[in-house]
Amino acid sequence: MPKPAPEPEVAPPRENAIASPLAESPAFLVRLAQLRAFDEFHRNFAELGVTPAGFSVFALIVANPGIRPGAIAEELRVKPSNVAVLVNGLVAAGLVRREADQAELRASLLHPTAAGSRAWREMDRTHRETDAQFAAGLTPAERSQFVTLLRKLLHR
Amino acid sequence: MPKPAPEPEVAPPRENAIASPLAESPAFLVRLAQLRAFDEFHRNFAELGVTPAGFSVFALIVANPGIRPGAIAEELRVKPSNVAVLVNGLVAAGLVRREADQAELRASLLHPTAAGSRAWREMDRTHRETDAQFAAGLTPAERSQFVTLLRKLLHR
DNA sequence: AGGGGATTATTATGCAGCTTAATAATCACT
DNA sequence: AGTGATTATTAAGCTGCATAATAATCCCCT
Repeated sequence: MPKPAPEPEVAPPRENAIASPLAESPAFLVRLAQLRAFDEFHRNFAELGVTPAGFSVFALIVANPGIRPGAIAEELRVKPSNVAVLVNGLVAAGLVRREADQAELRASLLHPTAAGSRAWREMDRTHRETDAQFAAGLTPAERSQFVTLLRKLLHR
Repeated sequence: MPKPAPEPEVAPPRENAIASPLAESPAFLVRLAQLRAFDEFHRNFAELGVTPAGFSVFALIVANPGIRPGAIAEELRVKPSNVAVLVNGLVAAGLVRREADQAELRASLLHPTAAGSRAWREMDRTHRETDAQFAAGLTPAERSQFVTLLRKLLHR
């Protein structure tokens, strides 16, 4: 029996392995990563009946009671019209209430309800778990580095 | 008058800045990054009439002439049914042709047409530009680090 | 005052991308 | 030959998102 075929040094597609021309593309890899993130999210939040977008809106309201829809839209890079329907969902679920702003009658101020604050604790815990699963392949140091790079990339 | 309220040590939002409870969440940041990636993509590829998904399928076909739809679906984490319609688009655009596999009559082998190979050069160039814009906030070293971390994270 | 244009929010409508289910053809195995 | 699994495509439906339309309020300027 001849000695086993030596593995090539670089880009070593096996017999019938396929070349991945996008494997070095940051944008493409980010897309793949996000698919996985949503997978993890749905697996963990299936019970809680919240979508990723709804969760992020809720998180902002809990962290900033009295925040206005426009601010949420800006922060999350979604359109104000979307925020409205997401808030509708949270209100229907009894997690959030709209309050009138006396000094700005156009605006509505968003607050978590008591039930919302209670539900948040569970969601926050679940979210931390989800993040941990998502970044499970990275050491803590790498994870922190990863976050730093993402933030730098995002801030223009 | 008592001494002024001390600013909290961490998460020091300015007067009316809003707290971003998700700013440390890898999954959330990845989502934001992907939104920006699609933005860049659409800005650059608007002329070429290709979607991100269509582009990634085309890239795989060019790099692996004769590849089968099922392999593409697996590689890109999309459903086979999606691959079929994306390939339909590429065929309609004259970039790709389907060929019968003699040894496996169920399968179809995908090849770029001559026009497809020509068009690819332009697309590849544009894609490199897009990636560069996307990662413009990072130094080359950081960018390479970023890609490494993404790949590690994705390979479980 | 009060009228015109800008701001804020919500609702309504439409569409692209994706999923699941249904259909068709072929293969592998007994 | 026949049955169940594989491969691909088509069809139908849903979700999330964007744009446009509507409504109410605010700002400012004459």
